[in-house]
Amino acid sequence: MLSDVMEDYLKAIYQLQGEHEERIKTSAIADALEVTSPTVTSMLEKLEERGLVDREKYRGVTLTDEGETVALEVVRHHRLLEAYLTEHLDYDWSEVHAEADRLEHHISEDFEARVADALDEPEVDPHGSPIPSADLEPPDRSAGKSVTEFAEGDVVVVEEVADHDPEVLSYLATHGVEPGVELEILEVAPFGMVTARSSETVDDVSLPEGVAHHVRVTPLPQAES
Amino acid sequence: MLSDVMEDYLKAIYQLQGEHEERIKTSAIADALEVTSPTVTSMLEKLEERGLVDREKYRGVTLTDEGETVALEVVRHHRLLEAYLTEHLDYDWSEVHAEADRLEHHISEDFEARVADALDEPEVDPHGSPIPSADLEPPDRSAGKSVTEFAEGDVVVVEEVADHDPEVLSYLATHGVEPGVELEILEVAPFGMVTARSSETVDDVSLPEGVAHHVRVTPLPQAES
DNA sequence: ACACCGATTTAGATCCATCTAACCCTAAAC
DNA sequence: GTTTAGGGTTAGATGGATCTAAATCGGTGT
Repeated sequence: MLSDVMEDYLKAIYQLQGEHEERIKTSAIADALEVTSPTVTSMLEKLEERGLVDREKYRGVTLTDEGETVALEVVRHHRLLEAYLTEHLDYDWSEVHAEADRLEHHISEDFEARVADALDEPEVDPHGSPIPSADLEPPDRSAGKSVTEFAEGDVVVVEEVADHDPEVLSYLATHGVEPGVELEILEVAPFGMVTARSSETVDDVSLPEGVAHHVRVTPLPQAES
Repeated sequence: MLSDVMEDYLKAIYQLQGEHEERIKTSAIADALEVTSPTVTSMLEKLEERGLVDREKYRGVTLTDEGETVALEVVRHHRLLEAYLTEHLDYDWSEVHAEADRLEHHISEDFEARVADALDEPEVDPHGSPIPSADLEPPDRSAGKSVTEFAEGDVVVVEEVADHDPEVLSYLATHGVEPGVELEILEVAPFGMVTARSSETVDDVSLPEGVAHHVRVTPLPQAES
C-alpha cells in the first residue's frame, strides 16, 4: 500500500511531466508540494525502491509505467470528484480543487465507480481537463495549446483552464473565460500578457502571462463570416 | 489542529460513553480502535494535554465538553455521509459505514453544509442513529432500549440498528429488521438470543445476543387489535 | 581546463503513531 | 488484611515524513 503522501508525489510528477516533458527535477517537486528538497530526495528514494519512478541521481526522475498508473488513478479520483461536486453539490468551479485534493486519496474504488456512473462517465472535469478512463490508459495530453501561442486576430475556443487558484478562476469566470467559450485575441504583449474578447462578455480581458499560460485553447474549427 | 487519529480516539470514546456511561477504560478504546494499550495510554496523554479528555490514571477517561464537541463533529460528518451515500449514490445501508469512516476526517465544513442541505437536514442516518445537529449540541442518546430488554409477546418498533458489520446488516435487512419495522417478540432465551417476527417478512428471525444488543427499539405506541 | 554557483544529496534531528517487553497499580478473592 | 490476576503505564524501539546544516555534484563561463 502507498501512503497519501506518496500518491501526492506521483501525482505531482505526472503533472510536471505533462507540462515540461522528460525528467523532473527535485526542486520542481519541492516547489509543487511545498516541502524542502532533502524531503523530496528521500521520498524519491523510497519511490524508486518500489519501482514507481526511475531516478538518476542529480538529474531528476521519470515515472515508471506502474508509477504513471498510480498517478492516473489519483488524477481520475481528483477530476471525477471535481465534476461531481459541481454537478451534484452546487460547487463553483473555483472551489472544487481544494475539496477534491483532500478527498482524492480516501475514496474507494466502489465510490469512484458510483460517482463515474452518476455522471455518466464524463470525459473532462469542470476545468476542461481530461478525466483518465477507468482502465487508466494514459490519455492524450496534447489537446490545445497555451493561448500565449496565438496572435492578434486569431479566434480560438477555450478547452481547458488549468489553474487551481480560486481567485484567479473566479476572475476568469466573471470575464467569460471558461471551457467552451470563444476568445478573439486582441493583443499578445511581448512580456506574454494576452488581451482577448470573450464571446460571453462585453468587456475585454487581460491575462498576465502566468495566468494566460494555463488557458489552453484550440483554433476555431470554422472561420466566421 | 487535530490529527485524524486523534479524532478517531475522541469518536471512539464518545461512542463508548454512549453505551456504558461514565469512565472509559484504556482497554475498551484499544479494542475499539484495534491498537495496543500502551498506544492508547500515550494518545490519552496527548488528548489530556490538549484539554479534550479528563484522565485519571489507571481509572479511565471521560470527554471534556471540548472533546465532546470534536467527537460530535466527527459523528455528524460520519452519519451525514452515510445518509448521503444511501440517498444519492445508491449505496446499501450495509456498505456505507466503511466508506464514511474513511471520508469523515477529510471533508470541509462547506462540504458538510452542502451535503446536509442536499438531504434537507436529516435527523437520522440509515441505521437510525441520530445525526448531531450543526450546532453540535449533545443530542439525547436515550432513545430506545435494546430489544433484549423486552419479553415474549411484546410488539416493538425498530429505531436503530447500531451494528457496523456489513454481513450482519445484510442478514438483518433480508430478514426484515430495519429502522421503522415492527417486531413481535417471540422468545428471549436466557443466554440473550432474541427470536422475533418482522412485519416485513414471513420468516422468524433469531438474533444472537451480540447482534440483538445493537437493535434498539421502542414499544409500539398503540396496541394492536 | 578550472573554478564557481546553484541545485542535489547526505547527515542528523524531530515529531507522530505505533509496537513489545517489563514493570506496577487496583480491585476482587480469600 | 494479604495476595494475586488482570489491566494500565513506563521504557525504549521502529518507520514515516519532515526539517536544517553541511557536504558534494555538474554545468557554465572564462
